[in-house]
Amino acid sequence: MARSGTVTIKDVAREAEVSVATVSRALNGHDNVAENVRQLVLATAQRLRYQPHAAARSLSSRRTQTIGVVLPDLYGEFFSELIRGIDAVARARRQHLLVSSYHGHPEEQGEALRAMRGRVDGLLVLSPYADQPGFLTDNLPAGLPVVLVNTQLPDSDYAALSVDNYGGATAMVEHLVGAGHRRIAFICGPKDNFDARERLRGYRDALARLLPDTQPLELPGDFDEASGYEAGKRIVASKHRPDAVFAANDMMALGCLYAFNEAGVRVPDDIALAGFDDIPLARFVHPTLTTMRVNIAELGGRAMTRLLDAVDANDELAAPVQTLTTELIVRQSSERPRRGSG
Amino acid sequence: MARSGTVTIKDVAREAEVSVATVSRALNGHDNVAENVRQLVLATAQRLRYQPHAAARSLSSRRTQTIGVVLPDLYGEFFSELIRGIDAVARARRQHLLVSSYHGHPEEQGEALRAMRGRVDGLLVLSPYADQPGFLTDNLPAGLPVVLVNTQLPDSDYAALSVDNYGGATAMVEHLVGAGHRRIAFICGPKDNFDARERLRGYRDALARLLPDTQPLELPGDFDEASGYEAGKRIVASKHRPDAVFAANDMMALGCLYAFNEAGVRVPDDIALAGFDDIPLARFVHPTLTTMRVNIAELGGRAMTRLLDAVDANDELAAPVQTLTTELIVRQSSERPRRGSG
DNA sequence: CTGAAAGCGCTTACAG
DNA sequence: CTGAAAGCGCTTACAG
Repeated sequence: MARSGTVTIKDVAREAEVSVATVSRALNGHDNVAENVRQLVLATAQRLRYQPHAAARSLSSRRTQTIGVVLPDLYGEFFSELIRGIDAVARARRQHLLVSSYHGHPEEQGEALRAMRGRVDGLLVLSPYADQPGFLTDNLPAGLPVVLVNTQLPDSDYAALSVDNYGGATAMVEHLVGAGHRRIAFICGPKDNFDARERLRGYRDALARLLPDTQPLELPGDFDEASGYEAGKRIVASKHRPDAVFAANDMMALGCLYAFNEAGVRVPDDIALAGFDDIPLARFVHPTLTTMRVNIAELGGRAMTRLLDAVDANDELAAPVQTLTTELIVRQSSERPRRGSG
Repeated sequence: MARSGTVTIKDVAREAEVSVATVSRALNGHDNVAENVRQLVLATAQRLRYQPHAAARSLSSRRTQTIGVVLPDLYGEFFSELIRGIDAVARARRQHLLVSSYHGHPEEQGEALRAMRGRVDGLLVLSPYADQPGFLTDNLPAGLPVVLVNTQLPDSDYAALSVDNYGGATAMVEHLVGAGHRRIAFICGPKDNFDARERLRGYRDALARLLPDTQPLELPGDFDEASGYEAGKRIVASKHRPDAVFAANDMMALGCLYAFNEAGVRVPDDIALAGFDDIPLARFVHPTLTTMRVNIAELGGRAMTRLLDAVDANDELAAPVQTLTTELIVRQSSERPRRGSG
């Protein structure tokens, strides 16, 4: 009757001459099974190579042992690190990971979220782009614990864990000002990206506070290397050149660096340069890049831990937004310039 | 009766005043439903925000719309790229992705494979380290289509897709010899890693063929940067220094480069250097690194496509091992040296 | 075109 | 400590 090769709990029960209920109890470690019976069941299961069918188990137990991760993309350092942190915790707590990328398409994101019903016990959601109000509420399966990662939601009732982009950006400006720079340009990230907006806000606030006589000097960018390169070319060509450039992320800082190299503008001698993220490349370029380290793996790990704790406790997740601090990494690109003057 | 917030197919049936069978048919696009009934069901489902329960659906339909990916790790460029290629195909074909890393622990790998029963429709498996004979057969859920990715199995009956490491390594040696190098050292990868062994084999064979009078010059390594650095220091200290170094992967080539830089050995003027993989860093270091590009995303995408085709066709996967060719990328680190002699 | 019913493979009160 | 039975939420022959 059973399809060849597929052995079910019934087969084990028949072989061990007990009921399926007893097999289930024995295999799940319940204590209301006689020890000799348990041994027999375990041995039989092993002999038949029985493996419980996950869908069946999920359906009746209402647990999937799986966490869903819905994110914009799987490409690149950031997501790789994030997944790594999530994975470490998942393994330690014996959870599976269902990943789903939506590549910036809100419809796909909504679909991905809805499709999680019956697949996962909880959800980690990244939505770095501005969301329609009610988007999550509309699409999240009811009753599924969620932790938002690096995702800003107005008036949200969701638990969230985010990088302290604002604090990191102000700290970077403080560092540059401390190194003697007075004209600090900023290369922005995408306008609809929350991380980018927070970093810009930090730049502006710190600048207004530390150098109240200076005008902010902002160049457009989109987090990609190419946009940093463009910004770099514009800076090189500008008449009143800044003495420091703070890029909203490392990739743009690198693009900017190429533009400087091309133009023979020396870093840090002619101009200081700083990024944000501390991608591995930052230590390898010449000069090495000053940046603000974001421990992405820790971000993922902490979010996962918080989510699993809620799942295990069958608890409501408290709403507060927790924050992950960043760390200033000073490298060659912002070394105090050997100036003629000042 | 139903837990608050969770709406099932029964609720939709009741609201639409049809049977659950009809709701199921309408929602799944079967054609044996009157058009007006279908409309009513669809509207009702939407109004109630009904979302099918994946586990229940899987249990009765025997389809999960999910592919499992079991790999040694989720860390780093290789897996990031691989997953990216897999994900692109998964999205296009509306499949979910269940990822599982086993971090080199065979027991965990076996567990991960077994736990896939009832969770996935097919499996992509990476096992770059030498496996016990029968390991996969022992642990793979019966009847689940599998494609092995970059995994060598003796006498395997599984479909597989692998990088042509051997061909890539011979091509690299040909390039170095063509550039005039006569004493070419090789930094090995881990002894139990199949990619590494194939690259070593390619190095040896090409050397024997092109420079039959030369002895191979092999240094130990483990694919990590640090081991490349150690090898580089040994090369610098050696009395009869090679004129080219071929590292079994880029990370070791970079480590080697640091050792050379430290010692004041210039690349490519004093010694040529080449790696394997074409990681992003290879374009960014100075000098830029000659390497053998492996299109990892394509590897993942092709494996996924092959697997899904088999799942869709309900087909047995044919066993042949397919191969992905590599591409020689010549950069500064192997430019023809400006020698005094020769 | 539609519904009642069986069944997917488990878990878990309920009785004993 | 154990088993019979209900139930998880679907899909799908089977009848009509």
